[in-house]
Amino acid sequence: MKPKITLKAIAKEFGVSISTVSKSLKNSNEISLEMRERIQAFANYYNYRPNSFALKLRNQKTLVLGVVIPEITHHFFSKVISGVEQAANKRGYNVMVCLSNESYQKEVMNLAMLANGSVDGLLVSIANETQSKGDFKHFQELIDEGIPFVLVDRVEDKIPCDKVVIDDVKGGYNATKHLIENGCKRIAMLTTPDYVNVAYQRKEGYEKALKEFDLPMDESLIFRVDKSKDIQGQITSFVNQKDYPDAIFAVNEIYAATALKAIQKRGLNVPDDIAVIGFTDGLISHYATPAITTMEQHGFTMGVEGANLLINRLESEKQNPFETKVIPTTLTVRESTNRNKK
Amino acid sequence: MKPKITLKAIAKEFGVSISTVSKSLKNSNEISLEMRERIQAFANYYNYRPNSFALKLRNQKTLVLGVVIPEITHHFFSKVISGVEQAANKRGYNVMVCLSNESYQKEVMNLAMLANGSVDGLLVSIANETQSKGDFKHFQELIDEGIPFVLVDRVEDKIPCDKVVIDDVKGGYNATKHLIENGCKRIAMLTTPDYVNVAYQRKEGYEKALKEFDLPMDESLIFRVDKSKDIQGQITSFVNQKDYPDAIFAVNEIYAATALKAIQKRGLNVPDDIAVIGFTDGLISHYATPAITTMEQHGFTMGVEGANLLINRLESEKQNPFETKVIPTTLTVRESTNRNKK
DNA sequence: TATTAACACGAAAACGTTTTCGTGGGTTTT
DNA sequence: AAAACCCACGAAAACGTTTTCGTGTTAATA
Repeated sequence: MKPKITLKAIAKEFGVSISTVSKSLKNSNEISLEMRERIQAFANYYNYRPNSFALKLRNQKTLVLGVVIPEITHHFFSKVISGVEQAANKRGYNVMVCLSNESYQKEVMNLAMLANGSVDGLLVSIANETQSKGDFKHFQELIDEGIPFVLVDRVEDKIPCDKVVIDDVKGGYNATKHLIENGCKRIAMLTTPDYVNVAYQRKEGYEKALKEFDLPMDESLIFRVDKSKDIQGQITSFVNQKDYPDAIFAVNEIYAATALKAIQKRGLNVPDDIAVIGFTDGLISHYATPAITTMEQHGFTMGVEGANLLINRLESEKQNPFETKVIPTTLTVRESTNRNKK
Repeated sequence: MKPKITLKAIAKEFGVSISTVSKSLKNSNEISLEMRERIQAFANYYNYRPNSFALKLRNQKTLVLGVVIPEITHHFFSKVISGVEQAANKRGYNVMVCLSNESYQKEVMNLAMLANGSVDGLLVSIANETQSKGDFKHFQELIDEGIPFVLVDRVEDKIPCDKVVIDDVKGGYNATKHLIENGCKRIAMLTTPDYVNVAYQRKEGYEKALKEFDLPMDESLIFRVDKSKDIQGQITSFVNQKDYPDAIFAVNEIYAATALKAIQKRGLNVPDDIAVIGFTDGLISHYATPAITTMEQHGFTMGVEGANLLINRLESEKQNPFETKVIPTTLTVRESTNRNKK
């Protein structure tokens, strides 16, 4: 095992000073060509790499981006990371990932940890628990310490920073409109509690579409899933109600797929009895039978845009005003809404 | 914005030396109680946190684990990361994620990058391209530099290090056996080229089961998907062959789900005409219709075990012999193999 | 020949810690 | 009153870089 070699060691080897070695390796013409070549050859042979912490300490830059997301096993978030990683690499940065597991506590700890100089800036998607608590002082700390960050997808209006969001209102509107245009009249919505702001906004879009097409707004058709309880059970009993809807707009892929299964179990047909549409960036919808129509979220793009927003800020000397990038959702029509139109 | 405060700044404020401040903050009784309390209060007020790079430079430890995986958007790998992250956090480590995107080049660069002192050790799952090239000298570099690492799932026998694998032979055997016990006689295997060693081993298990139950081994029933071409097309034409098999054992979830769709499109019934079983740690199988029976891979557990193996080595002064942890697969029976037995 | 310029290199500071080893003044022991 | 000891703190080295600013030697110029 070759021990890690340092400038000091090389200097000793050649009987020169550390400065000379450093300059030689940077090919500075302050050093004679001969010496440069000898030192470079030696360094190369011993596979010299500057110690990254010494560099970071000196440069006061880490070239690392921190990412704090609720859960990596959600396909959407893994897409986001993937995008962040690609964009970051392209610009010479690396990525450090921390998971909050939707916990306020862990989010606070992660931010504090990463803010201690470990990263130059971070990308955060807020945990559910944090949103429901409405407590964002850990972000204020970041601001106080002057660490730039970008909120991605799960954002909060009150926090002044760059943001990347999808147009959830429009997405909800388009999803609902698509169902209406396929002949649905009693459209149910399968959602999460309102404090999750993306869900709230999708509902706004839903309501907007209903209004536009003169359909009544029926609160009993809105079902809010309680994540802490048996999700499948709740959705099943919602689907099994006597006076069932003719369409279900689910706020995520799991709810859509779960509803689909419940509908089939009841013996009803999708899409003819009940059409189903989901909101997602995942694969389940594609492989379900029938395949589920979705509003695509483009997590990868969000990651890319977020990373670029962050790096731009890091590398700009000016204090630019905060931006909010809106990534459009796109409709992918599959079998679950493909009714025989009359 | 509070500027970041350092020991030096505090020292200046109190007119004492840096040493005194450092010791006060560590509550060393070398310093008078009064001074300690004053300094601690001040540091606390200004939210002092030691610069992590100064610490890392001094301690020659980063408390960071590097993870290099082929793709984060595969549910299995995101589970692995999730496990690594949990175990690492529990023991005071953080996680840095890099993606190889199955590319040899990127894997080499990631390893080199992380090895430059950025991390204490790493967990790697080898890229497909690397496996097919059979070129592992970048791992030798890690060994030469004395950086501990653990191979997870996609391992290579020739590399001496700790490993976490599933028993793919046994998994393949059990999957096949399950099909046989459900009355299947002509069992096809949907796999990847043999250089992916997990696939190779699953095939070994498959063959072992066939032999044990006196079923003939028919090479024409083994279809190797070429990832670089149209996957769906290849699988569809395999399924559409005239003399179709009565079961398909797919080496991953996507192939299983794709086969399922192709079978249904052909108008055949799953499981009665063709039973389907997959190898996975994903959700697609659960939400497919019919739900697909799988051999579960337990990525989370693999991540946890990998991280612990690595940290144990990092924190042990002895040079322990390398370990290989084998994580058992478990069979989850769903509808796709649930035939009416005779 | 005296001045200047070019060359090739070294010393030292700086980044922010921790820790070992002083050291000066006061207090206790003989 | 001399010797020993404590207390409370400081100086400095060490981790590994980069970079600015010398400085001594040689070569070119006036």
